[in-house]
Amino acid sequence: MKREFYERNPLGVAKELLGKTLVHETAQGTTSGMIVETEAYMGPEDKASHAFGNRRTKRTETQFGPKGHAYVYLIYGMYYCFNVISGKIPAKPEAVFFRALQPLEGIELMAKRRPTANCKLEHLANGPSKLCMAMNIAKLQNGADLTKPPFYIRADGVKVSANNIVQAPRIGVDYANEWKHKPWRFYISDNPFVSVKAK
DNA sequence: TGCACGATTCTCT
DNA sequence: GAGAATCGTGCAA
Repeated sequence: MKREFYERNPLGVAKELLGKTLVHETAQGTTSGMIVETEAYMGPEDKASHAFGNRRTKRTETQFGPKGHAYVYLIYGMYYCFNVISGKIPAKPEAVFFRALQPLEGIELMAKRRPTANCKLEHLANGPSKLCMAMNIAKLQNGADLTKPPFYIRADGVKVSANNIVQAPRIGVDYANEWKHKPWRFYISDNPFVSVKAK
């Protein structure tokens, strides 16, 4: 995907990323997966966002950088989470968070990186930190340009029609007061790789 | 300098 | 369904 794709409202970017393919070429081999679940984080006004109130620190610095780059951070001292910086120009620190992938290429390699998945395809990347482990996304990928290899997003995936997209509140942001109710999570309905389904 | 806590996952009950 | 693992970050002092 070209940079312009990301230079739009994150809600639209989050929705349109569904069905596209995330690819990571590493020395171990290439892994890829179809994006099946995303969330939008709407910058300074969004209490759930790390960039709430334009908080600009070493961690959030990449959110203030160019669109189409990766924002990777450490959570709970042991896991990573992955976002792509998005948003209209002039830029605000907004991003799209990746919650789940459907594994496509390099499934054996993913299984090796995800021993606790116990070779179950559905468990390889059905969570934000699980997909980072499966795709080998870590601190090194923070700030990487996702518009070109070796770490990038391709548009050759499945076309997802609007009536196959479910919109629901975001996960794990209870601390964000009224912002936690915003229906800014998107996923492909009836896809078995989605991490959490609305009831 | 100190300290509470997290855009989570896994194990055990 | 509860509790642990584990450490960089953010804010108070």
